[in-house]
This record gives sequence, C-alpha cells and structure tokens, in this order.
Amino acid sequence: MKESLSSAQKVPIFRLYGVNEGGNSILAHLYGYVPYIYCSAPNGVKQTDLHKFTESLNHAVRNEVKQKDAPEHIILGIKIESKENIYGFHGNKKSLFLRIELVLSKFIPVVKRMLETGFEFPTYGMQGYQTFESNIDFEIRFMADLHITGCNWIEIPAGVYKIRDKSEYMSRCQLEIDLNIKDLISHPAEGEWIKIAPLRMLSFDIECAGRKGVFPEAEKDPVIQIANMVQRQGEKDPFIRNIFTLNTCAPIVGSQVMSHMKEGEMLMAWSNFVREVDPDIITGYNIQNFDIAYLLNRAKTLKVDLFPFLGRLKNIKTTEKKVVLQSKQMGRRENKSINMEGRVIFDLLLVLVRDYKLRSYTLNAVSFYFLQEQKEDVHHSIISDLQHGNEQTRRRLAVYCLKDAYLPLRLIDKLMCIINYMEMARVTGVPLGYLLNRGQQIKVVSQLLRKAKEQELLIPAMKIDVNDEFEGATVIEPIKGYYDVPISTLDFSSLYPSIMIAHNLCYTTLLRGRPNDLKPEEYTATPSGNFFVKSELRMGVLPEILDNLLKARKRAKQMMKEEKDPFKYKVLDGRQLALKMSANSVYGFTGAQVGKLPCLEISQSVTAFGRTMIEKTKQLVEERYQMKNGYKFDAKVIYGDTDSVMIKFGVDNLVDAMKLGQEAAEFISSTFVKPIKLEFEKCYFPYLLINKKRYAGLYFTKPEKYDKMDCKGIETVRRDNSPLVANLISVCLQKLLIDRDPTGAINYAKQTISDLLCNRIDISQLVITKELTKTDKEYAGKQAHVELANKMRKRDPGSAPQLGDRVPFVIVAGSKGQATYEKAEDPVFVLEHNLPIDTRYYLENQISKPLIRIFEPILHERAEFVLLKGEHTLTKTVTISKIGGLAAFTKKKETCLSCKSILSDKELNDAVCSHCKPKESELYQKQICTMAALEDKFNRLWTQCQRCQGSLHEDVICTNQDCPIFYMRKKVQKDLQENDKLIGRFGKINW
DNA sequence: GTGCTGGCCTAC
DNA sequence: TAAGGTAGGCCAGCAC
Repeated sequence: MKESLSSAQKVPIFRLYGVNEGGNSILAHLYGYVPYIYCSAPNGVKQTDLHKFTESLNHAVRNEVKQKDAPEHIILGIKIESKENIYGFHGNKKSLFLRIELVLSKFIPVVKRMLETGFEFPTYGMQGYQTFESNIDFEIRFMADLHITGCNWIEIPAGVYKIRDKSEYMSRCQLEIDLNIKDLISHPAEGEWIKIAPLRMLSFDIECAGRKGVFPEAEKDPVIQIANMVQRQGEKDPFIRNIFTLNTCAPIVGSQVMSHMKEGEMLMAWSNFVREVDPDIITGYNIQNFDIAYLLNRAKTLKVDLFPFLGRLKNIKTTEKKVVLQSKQMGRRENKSINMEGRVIFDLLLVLVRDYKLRSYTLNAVSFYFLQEQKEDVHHSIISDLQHGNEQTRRRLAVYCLKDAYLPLRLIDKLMCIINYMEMARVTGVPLGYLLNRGQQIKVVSQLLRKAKEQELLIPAMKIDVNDEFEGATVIEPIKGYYDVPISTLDFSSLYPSIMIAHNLCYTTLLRGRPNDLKPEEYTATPSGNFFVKSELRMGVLPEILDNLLKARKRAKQMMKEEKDPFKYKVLDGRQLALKMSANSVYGFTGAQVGKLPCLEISQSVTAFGRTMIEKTKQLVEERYQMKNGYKFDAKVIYGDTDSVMIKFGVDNLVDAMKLGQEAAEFISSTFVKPIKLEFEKCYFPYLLINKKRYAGLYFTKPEKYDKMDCKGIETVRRDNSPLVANLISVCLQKLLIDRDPTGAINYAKQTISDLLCNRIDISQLVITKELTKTDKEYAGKQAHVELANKMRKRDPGSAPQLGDRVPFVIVAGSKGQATYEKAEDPVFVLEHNLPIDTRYYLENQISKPLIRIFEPILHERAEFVLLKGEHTLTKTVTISKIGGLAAFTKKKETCLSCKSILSDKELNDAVCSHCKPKESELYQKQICTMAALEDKFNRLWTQCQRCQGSLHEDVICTNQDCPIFYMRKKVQKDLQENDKLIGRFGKINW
C-alpha cells in the first residue's frame, strides 16, 4: 500500500497491490480516503472555531515544512468528534477530540510536532495539544479503517471499477484499475477465503569474482552469474530455471543458460527478466543484505542506468538504505532496506534468524539441518579461477549457483514459511513485508488499533521515558538432585493472557491512584498495588483481544482435527501458531519501555498475579497431598518456573503419578478465576534437576512409553558450546536416563576424554560459536570471539564476521599462561596452518564442569575422582604451539625416524641415524603402508564429497565449514603431504 | 584466590 | 525512526 497525490485533482490516491485467483498481478488505485490524526480539543471548543483553527494550523505547518512544492492546503479540514482516550478509565464518558484531516500522510509527523509543541491560535492563544494515532504507521491505520489485513482476499465487484487504458499504466502489473474505497469488499480469511493466492515467487543467487583473499566489492569485482528459479505458491516445482552467465557456459540439462560477453548487458538482461516475471515475492539467501545491494551498486559502477527499476512502479528506482534495527531479543543488527514497491522481499536468512535458534546460519548448515542434504560450498577465492577457466568450469559454477537459488525454495516449502507468515499477517493484520522488517510491537499495535476503532477509542502518541524496571516471575528454589521416581508437572496454560482476561487488566480499565469514588466490588486491587475496574463496569480491550485470540486458536485446533486436505491443515496449523504467539506478545508489549503504548501498571500486575499464583499452587499441593490426609506420601514441590510446578508425589509408578497430577490440576484450577487453568501436562521419570532453569528428564505423556528426552538449559541445548561437549553430555544423559547405565556413561565419558587428549577428536567437534553483539569499541573486556573477529578483519575485511554474526572458533595451544582470548582461532586457519589444539583447555574449561554437574547427583563426591583423575587423563599431549612462544626461537632439527634422536650434520639428509640404519628398509615399508592407508582414506572421503556434489567426474571444490567431512578431508590431505615428505627422506638410498 | 562484572544464552 | 519482558546460570576477565 502506497500513497501519492493525483496531480490533477489534488486528492490523495492509494495504491494497493494484489494478485487474483489466476495469478495475475493487479494494482488498484483507491480514491476516497483522507489521511488524518486526532488531537485533544481545547476546552470549550465551538464548531465556529474550526475554520480559524484550520487556518492557523495550516499556516504553522507550512512554515515548518519550508518546502517549495508543499501544497497550499496541507490541513484539509478539522472536525469535532466524541471519542475516548484508550489510556485509563474515564467513567465510561466520552470527550471531545479534533479530527484533523490532511492532504498526504507524509505530513503527519510535522502536524504532530506543531500540535504538541504548540502554535498560536487567535481565540485560545499559544497552546499545545496531545495527539492521537499520530505515531502509528499510516499503512496500518489505513488497513484497519478498511478492515483489510495482510494477505486477505479483497473482492472488487464488477462494475465498480474502471480498467485503465494500457497507456495510462503507472506500473508493470498485468491489470490496473481505479475505484473508490467504499466499493471494495474485504473478506476475513474464513470459509472459502482461507485459500492462499498463487503468488509468483522468484528465488535468485549471484556469484561474484573476487580478487584473491579479498571479499568481493561491488565497486571492483564483477558479477559473473545470476541463477533464478520461479515458482507459483502452492505448486511443487519451479516453472522457470535459468542462469545468466558472464562469458560462455556449457549447457545444463533442465536449465536455460543465457550467456553474455559484457557484464553490463548481463545485468540489464537480468533486470528485464525480473520485470518480465513480475514476481510478487523475491526470495533467496541473504539477498537483502548482500545480493540485491551488490547488484544495485555494481549496476551503478557500470552505469547501467536502467537496471535499478525492479519494483512494480515504472518510474520508481530501487535503492538500498542502511537501517539499524535494535532490540533486546534480536540484538543489534545493521540491515539494508530495499524499496521495491509492489513486491515483498522475503529473505530466507532473515526468516531463519528470527524463527530458529541454530548454531550456524550458513545455507549449508541450514540445508543440512532441515533437508538432511549437504550442499557444496565454494570458497570465494576459487570462484574466480572457475570463471577464468573454460565453459566447463563456468558450467561447474553455474550448477552450484543454481542450487543456491533452488535451496531457499525447498526450505520455504519444507518449513512452510510463506503459509505461516501469511497466517501471521492475517491474524495480526499487518502486511507481509512488515513481519520480516519490523518488530513484535507493530503486530500488537495493529490488533489494538482495530479493536480501539470499534469502540471509538483513541491511542495517544506517548513520549517515551525510560522508567524503572518491574519485577518478573518467580522461580521456585529447586531441590536439586536425581529423582528415580515420577515427577508430575503442572502448567498454567497461557498464563499471562489468562491473567489479563481474568482480572480485566487493560489500558481502558486502569485507575490512576486509589479509587475513592468506586465501590470495592467495582474494582480489583492487584498484588502490585495497582487498580483496575472490573469487567462489569467496563470490559477491557486487551482482555477482549486475548479472549478472541485464544478462542480462535481453539477453533483452529478443532478445525485441524476435522481437516482432511493436507494443505489446509498446514494453513490452520500456521494459524494456531500465529494466534498463540500473538497472545503471548501482548504482555510484552505493555511492558516494552521503549514502545508505542507502554503500561507498567499492567505488566507488573500481570507478573505479580503470576507470582502469587505459583506460590499458592505450591502451597495447595503440599497442604493437600499429605499422609495425614490419607495419601501414601507427603508431596513436595521440588521446582517451578513462572507458570509450572514440578511435584514429587512420592509414588513410584507413572500411572499413579499421572492420576494424582490430573486430580491436583483440576482441584487447583477450581480455586482460580476463569479462564485461568492449571493443566497436568507430563511426568518426568527419571528427573535430573541440576539448578534453576537447568534440568533433564524422560518426558512421559502416557505411562507406556516416554515421548522424548527433554533437556532444558544444559549444554546440549546451548549454542555457545562445542559439539564435543553437547554430544558428550547428550550421550551421557541418554545412558543415565534411558539406559540407566551409569557405568556405561562413565566409560563413554572417559573414552571421550582420552580421545580428546590423544588428538583423536575431529576439529569440527571442537568449534565453539558466539554471537558478535556489539561493535569492537563497545566491549568492555576482552573476549575470544571478539578478538578473533578483529584478527580476521585484518586478514580479510570483507569475509570477517560482522555485527550480529556468529563467530566460530577453536582454542589452539599457546604459551603457558596465555589468555584464552589470545588462543582463539578460525577453524579453517587452524587446518590450513596445522595449528595444534589446546586439548587441555577443552578438558578443563569445556568438558569437566558440565560433566561433573550431571554426574554429581548420581555419583556424589566420587564424580570428580572417577571422571577426571583416572589414567585416561594422563595421555601425553602437545601443549606448546609450533608458532609463538618459545617455539619460534628454536630451530627445528631433523630427527631419526626410528629412535627420534637428533641427526648429526653428516646424517642430515638421511631418514635414520647410523644406529638405526639396519632397520631402514623395514621402516620404509612401514611408511609406505601408512601412506597407502592415508591415500585410501583420502580417496574415500573425496568420493564421498563427489557424490555429495552430484558428480564423480569432477574436482571437489567444496569448502563447507559446517561439514565434518570437509575437516577430515583437509586433515588427511595434510597428513599425506607430511608423509610424502618423510618418504622423500628415504629417497637417497638406492633400493 | 576471591568476589565482582560483563557477556552470552537460555527458560518461561 | 524503531526497538516485546524479567530471571538466572555460568564462564572469562579483571581488580584487588
């Protein structure tokens, strides 16, 4: 949705982009909607003042705008309306507000500023006014007014619209029409309108030829290939697969190859292609922050002037803009914003970063994780070589590039991204594009605004002021230990939403200060000392929204049960997910200090109620389930966090534990106000409670068989641990909890430690990743991943980790006492330079504490001794680096291959010392055998990589750092080289 | 060594 | 301009 002023009539026109059932793109020019905001009316305002008020305001605004081509009448008119401020309870009385209508929404900020700072108005003098709806995105308000949500169906009946003559088309859409807003019918996504439009989706990927060792820069390095896949939403396969190549490229079965000898021509051809395809959605991997920006800058460098017209509007250039997005949830991120009117840029990387917590977000890692499919990864330094080879090497690259364009489509399909995002847009009402480029708040604002409009409530533009923090939830002090009896867990379902509904907590019901003029039964005093009127006096807007969301979720879940069509089933599942997330984000919205409408009275009341509820639950359980009441044991709440309690009833079997849990849940629920509900969810058996927010257990929902092993907060689920630790802890827990085999677990741990100290652990297992959350300057202390990122930036600024990236590193051996942050190194650099790993670090700082934490409750004080003091830790290890430290000053001497004694100058060129000479032949044979074994291993790994890349006849060019095979292949390669050198030393002898 | 702080990541 | 919340474990670095 976009807005402009028609030149002839001086009325605002809104552009609405859409797709019809046949998949044709449509641009509708909408008339009859006038932008507006509200402000508080001055006391005693009269109808007759309005004309003067309008003039004065218009004058003040025009002075402020100081724009030559500013319209003469920015303020079109002012009306007096009876409304209510949403913030606070006002005895259900409406008051007067001014509705200020203006010519274009872009003037809203100026008008807002003038009203708030105040302006001179004859009758009333200099005065400021509180404004309403003036800081809410205009698109959101427009849609709310017209009852349009993101991705819903809009019907435009025959006869109410006029099809434009092709010569009058402003856009590249297939159909362009004019109509009045009163003639469009917006359908909620229900019944037949649940279906999803057949959107055209273009996925693309580019390759650039960077210089050696430097990350490509658009000002210098050419774009050499652009691969494209076009698919209709709902269909299984792309109907267009093609690739634009610079220079020739051998044919590829199933894909169209279009070669150009000049880069500028290729770019222009691609740009034409995009306009021809006219996609609704443009996707790919990291296209928003890399590919699109690179193409735009490259086209600018090459002066391909017609390139950047990639949007739907003919005369609007696509440009990139840097925006900084910051939130506590997502950290700080520098993003690019790209305008492409009428199309949505749906970058899959952004989707994954938002929705999934992964150790690595490279397309390789993600493809493997979700599709169980490896993808070859070509290092940017190799790309130039392939480009400068022949049509076959370029074809090689093209195949790779095509796959990178294809995989995002596969992932979108597998993860149902489009469906889920569309459902989120429908549920919250925001446009699809907002979901990736904006935060959580806008979704709540959109829903709140819609509800407010129904009840003639106005949302004030609040000044942000950072208040104090408020108290959160209770975490019950855990009774730590290993429990070999079933532990029943009870949860409040949708705790915070149900508290808000139960106690009618809302902006509209908030009483400021103690209510003297109300009867006690008319209001609620919350445990945090705030006051809200009861629903009998006024039903809150937030409780109503939440109630609708929860009910809609129930409906969606019910419909899922009845749905036979697998596609519609997925849509419904996406919907119930969106509904749950929406309900949960309302509380966060009221607590967001830097937000559109913060209300700490609400959020602190919510958490305060929550705290009393978990306390009461614990108390009720322990009071009731006692031997003196006829139960077999005294029950004990051993842990609980926010909305859950873990209960040891004492019984030794699941059937009884579940029955008691069920009963307790029902009993306790009955003591709370509706719709607050405590539910029995599961039993853990056995249960290992390590600390607050740290536990593991076998998760049972039915007594027969466990559903899964559930680990919370421990190393297995934390991304800042090496896979070595995560896997080790995970296997040990499995052995302890599932197999109930402590001895097996101990032996496994010992074996792993021994393997580590003997350098038998693959480097891919030792990679730790941490996110770079700030710029270098902002960090107070030194840290491994930060220091490494700085080091890498010096090596190659382009490919070094950036703000918001996860930095992978391993800890290499260094001199004694060297700080850890000095020993962090890039895993690939470690491989290439054959740096030794600091295995002691991994044992002492990575493995030992987590291991002891999980074994301690079972082995008690023996744990440390058994695990860390045994013979398995005595293995000799290399702890001094070859470079750095003292090693740098000692000259390497050749040693005898048999007895390791240093060779004398005379023997220098021999393989063995004179002592061992008789054994030389035997040694040589042995060395040859090793060589053969290594070669065999290398060949097997190589073939495996060839298979992965889909061809047994071509070189392996993959350097996928997320693939263990890559590291193994590299290591064997290195070993081969060294072995070859050794064998060379036998070379002087004539056999 | 001890205690504190900053940083990261998770639970809910 | 835009940006959901608090509780809390645990580690490395740093001051003393």
